[in-house]
Amino acid sequence: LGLDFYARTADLVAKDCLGKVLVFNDDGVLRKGRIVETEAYLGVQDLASHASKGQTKRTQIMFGSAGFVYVYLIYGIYHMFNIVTDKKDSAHAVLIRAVEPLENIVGKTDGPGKLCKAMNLDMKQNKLSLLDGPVWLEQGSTPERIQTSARIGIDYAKDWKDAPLRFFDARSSFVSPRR
DNA sequence: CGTCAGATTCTCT
DNA sequence: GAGAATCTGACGC
Repeated sequence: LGLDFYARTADLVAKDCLGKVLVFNDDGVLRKGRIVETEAYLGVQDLASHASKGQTKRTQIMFGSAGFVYVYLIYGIYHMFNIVTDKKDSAHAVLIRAVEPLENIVGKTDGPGKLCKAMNLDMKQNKLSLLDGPVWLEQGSTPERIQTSARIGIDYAKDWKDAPLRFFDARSSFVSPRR
């Protein structure tokens, strides 16, 4: 997909990511998964976003151009794969939370930490461009039924914790178990 | 340099 | 439903 797809606010991109195919050329091995669950993070105003604490070494990639990858490690164990969207400095991002395995997937993919492990995604992909790197999105199939909910695991986000910024295909059996 | 908490997951009970 | 695993960035001293 081209720059136009990513250069919009994260809520729009997150919704449109459903059904798209995430591809990772892992040293010659093409790993593919169809995206069935995402979350949008709306920049510095969004108390659930890392960007709300301002620009730091870790979050600086989010303040850059759309179409770049933001990966971070959480709890010392799990990697979270995000896509930077919207215009420069808006710090919008989309978290990929679950995919349906298509090719060369090892293990389960029904959670943000699990899908990174199954697709072998980690900090090496941080700050890469989806427009010319080894990771990109392809056109996929239309999601059957798009449903919205509050985001997972961000109870600390005060006024933002109930915002309906999680999107998933309600017909997919690969969405994360949490509701 | 020490502390602390985290956009999670697994393993029990 | 609770607790542990395990490490990095952010922040305070």
